[in-house]
Amino acid sequence: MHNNLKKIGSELNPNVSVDCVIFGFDLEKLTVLVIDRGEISAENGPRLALPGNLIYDNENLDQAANRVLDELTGIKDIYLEQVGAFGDPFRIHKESDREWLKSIRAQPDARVITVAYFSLVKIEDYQPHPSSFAKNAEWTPVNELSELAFDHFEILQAAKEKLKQKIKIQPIGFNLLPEKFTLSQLHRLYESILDKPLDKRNFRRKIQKLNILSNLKEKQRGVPHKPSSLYEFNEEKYQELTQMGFDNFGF
Amino acid sequence: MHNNLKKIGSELNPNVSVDCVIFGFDLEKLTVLVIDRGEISAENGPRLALPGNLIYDNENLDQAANRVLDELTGIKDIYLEQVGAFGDPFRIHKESDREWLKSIRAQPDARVITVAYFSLVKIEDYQPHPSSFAKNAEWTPVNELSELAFDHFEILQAAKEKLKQKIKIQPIGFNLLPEKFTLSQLHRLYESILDKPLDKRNFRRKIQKLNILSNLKEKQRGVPHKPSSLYEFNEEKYQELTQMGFDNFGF
DNA sequence: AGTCTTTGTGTCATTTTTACACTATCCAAA
DNA sequence: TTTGGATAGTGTAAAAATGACACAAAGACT
Repeated sequence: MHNNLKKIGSELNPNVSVDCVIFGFDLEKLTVLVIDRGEISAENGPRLALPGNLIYDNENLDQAANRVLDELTGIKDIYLEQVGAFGDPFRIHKESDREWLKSIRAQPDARVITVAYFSLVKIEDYQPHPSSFAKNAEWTPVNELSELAFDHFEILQAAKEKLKQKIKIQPIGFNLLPEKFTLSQLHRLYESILDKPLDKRNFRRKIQKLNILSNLKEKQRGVPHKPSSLYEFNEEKYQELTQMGFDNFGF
Repeated sequence: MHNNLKKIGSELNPNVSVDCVIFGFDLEKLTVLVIDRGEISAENGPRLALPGNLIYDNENLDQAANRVLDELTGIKDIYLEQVGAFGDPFRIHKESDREWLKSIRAQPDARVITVAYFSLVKIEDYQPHPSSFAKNAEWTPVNELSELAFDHFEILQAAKEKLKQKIKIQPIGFNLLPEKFTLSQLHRLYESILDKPLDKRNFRRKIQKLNILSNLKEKQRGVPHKPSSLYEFNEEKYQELTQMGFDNFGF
């Protein structure tokens, strides 16, 4: 039997961690916050990794994900959704990962299950500072990543897919845009997430018919071309829609 | 620090378990395999629970789910898909649950994370026998369940939702039907999963247009009404479809 | 005044969806 | 052998959604 059993308390649980795929949108493409583990941990294996940490025994999984997010970016109350659990028995076992593991207080030999979340952040709400707690975090375009440490690349793929499916069903994309945005920005966002071109006029028609945007009587300023009018997401109108059983945006 | 750390081995991991929502279809409604924990464990809290168990440190999550399924039903190579991870810190803590927990070798005070899976089983492939290993397992119509032990009811809801979304994207329903089935059976299956009525003629037209069914030149026998012709799912034709980027059944 | 860049808009042909009702076939019971 | 009961199987027309496609308008900059 197990005499090494942990009691419930506020200690870190050495067997379960949370990793976050934090998506942003730079108005051109979808980006992810990745952290640079530095040279020490990267003698073999990629330097870049998703932010994550072990969970405490007195918090639930959602709380743990929120905490990781808060610790890294200082933002609270962010759109967050679970992607799933990952964990092959021997995945964290390379000698070269030991230093890194110590830094997040994990035990190199432990068998760790990771619960992955994705979150949607307005990129303006977090600009990494060299002097901040997470001095080595950086927004990186999703499509420029081809590898990540541990199984984080696999997690990223799963998160992208989940986001893609989810946005067909709920208008969560607004979490990635400023409060006031243009239809073109929304258009580019959907193209980035769905990873395919969408006809401009058909996209605008479809979105407008849903009637979940408020057209602010306000225009872009300072752009070197015809200014676009600005819109706002209208939560109330969206609630009306869902209460009528609507759950398909038809993308 | 943690001196109670487990080394990787073939021991049970006291912190992570797997629960399975095993769906079946009795040709009328969607059912789930639930087990009766008996009176001992049910002094307070529902007797019925989902099958599950702790994972071993030398198996991955999918393997653990397959093992739980095999241990309960003896069936292997079944459709299986992860629903997600669940786990509030203090959820397993009632005195009355202790006996039950011991029976699956969990530690009553441990903080357990559960990874939930759902699986699809041809109901004919598993008929619970009173004498079998899982003598208290039973197919129960999904809609007749209003509570389950622990957080299993929440897990069941999540699994139903996941199944509902998934079947709009992939024709996984065939895993719930006999090899040879009628269009009416398929129709009732979709209505059960989507939990809404579907027009008969429109359903048949939609399915037939997909061209992923083979019409066997064979009819039902022994039914007290006009016999239906039998169909088979055609994997090859479905593969052709997906390779053309098809991923929306339009339900 | 002219150029550059992005916005914003309409139509038409095709496809998809929805709503809807009656005949055909088999079994069983009279 | 006739009849009743039950489910299978089928078509159409109207409405809605989709997909393809091109050009004028607005402002910034030179």
